[in-house]
Amino acid sequence: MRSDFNFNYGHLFEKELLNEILTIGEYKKVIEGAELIDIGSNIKFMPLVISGAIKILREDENGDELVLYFIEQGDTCAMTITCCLGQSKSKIRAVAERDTEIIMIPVQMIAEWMNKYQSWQNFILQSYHERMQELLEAIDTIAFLNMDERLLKYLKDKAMVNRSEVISVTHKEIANDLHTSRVVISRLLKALEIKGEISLNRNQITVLNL
Amino acid sequence: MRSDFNFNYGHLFEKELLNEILTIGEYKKVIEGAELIDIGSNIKFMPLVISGAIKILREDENGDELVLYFIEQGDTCAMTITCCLGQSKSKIRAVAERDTEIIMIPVQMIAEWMNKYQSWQNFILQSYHERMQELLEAIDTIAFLNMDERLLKYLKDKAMVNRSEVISVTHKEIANDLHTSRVVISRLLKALEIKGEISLNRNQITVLNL
DNA sequence: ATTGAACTGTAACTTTAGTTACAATAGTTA
DNA sequence: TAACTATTGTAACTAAAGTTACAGTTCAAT
Repeated sequence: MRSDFNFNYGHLFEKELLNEILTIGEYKKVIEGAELIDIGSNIKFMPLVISGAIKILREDENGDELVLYFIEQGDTCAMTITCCLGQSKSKIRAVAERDTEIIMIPVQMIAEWMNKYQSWQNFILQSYHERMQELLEAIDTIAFLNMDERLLKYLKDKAMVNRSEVISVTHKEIANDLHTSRVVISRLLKALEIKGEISLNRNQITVLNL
Repeated sequence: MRSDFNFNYGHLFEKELLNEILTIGEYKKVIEGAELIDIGSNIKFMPLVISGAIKILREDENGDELVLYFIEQGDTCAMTITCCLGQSKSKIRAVAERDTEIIMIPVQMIAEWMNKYQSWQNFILQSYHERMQELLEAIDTIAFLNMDERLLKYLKDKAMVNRSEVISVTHKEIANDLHTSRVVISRLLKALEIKGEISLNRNQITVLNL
């Protein structure tokens, strides 16, 4: 894990900071499908992803969900800071997209290291930038694309973060992620198959034109 | 203007920083409807709003638009930093919602003051938080609400930032802001009028239940 | 006063998405 | 093996939103 960590973050941070992270940060292994952070409760850690991928979802008061984006190794979830600073209304969920290794940084370290390490300050700001970009892209997707286009984009994104053109997922799960109904997804998937974009099997979709 | 500035930012920043801002920052008056920042080009300033309000829109490659949120005095647009760091695809537009006074901070100062003034660092981080929240709220709105609900929310938001329950706007303008067609807006406005939520006049809408 | 442009209202229709209902199939468990 | 559950396919219908077309109204400019 130490080598994976250095591979992803070694070039970003100075030695002393790397050591602090490894000393203070808590290493954690999360299995696929596990809820990484229950953001309704009070978050006390910010995760640094060292391997795997995490799916970030928006959830409204009625329990309706919507996938916002995926994060991968080398990323962190700047939203954990944002979203968990005492707001109630609607929230974010983070679910391990596949088996994932992370280092949990206590939130109080975020501010402390900002003043101590220039590289950390850059990293946090950079994270904000990237997350903001992701959110804007999510807005583009839901505002400007039809459901069939959103579906194909979702499948391609999912194939990317899972490093495989074969995706293990049910129509129901996709419907939840895109905040629509299973019947709609089945219909559009069939259309995509006919168009030659994907091939369908039980619990499995293959993306043909990645 | 100095007193307005102190009113909005005086409690946030220490004296030396306030002086730096007033010395280095460039005061600017923007009239209603003016494009504040043409974010396609290279942004070199971050605006601090000292009076008025600014409408922030997303614009995709086809020129389709969508209002994201409004910012008011005491706010800044953290997105100017994010969105203008050399990306092309789709972009942000900022339009003065009404006559507005701002102070333009050169972007290189942002990083410099981050290291020099703790209060500035807090302010920038806080701005990111708030903008992120606004983006999430925008996502909630377009993902989870129907057009009639979005319309009513838009009208109420607009009434708020303009400090008046009477809004001067045409159906066409609303349609552009919500990325739909004029006919749809006229139809839904009429329905809202019948429901007693608003009253309609040429170029003017009054929100009855603010 | 007349012209013309912008704005609004509304009907009729199409498209996209959401809903209900049910059948067929695959896989799992008693 | 039988029963059961999860998954998928599809038809038929409804609802929401987008489109086209056109008429009436307001307002400003000539």
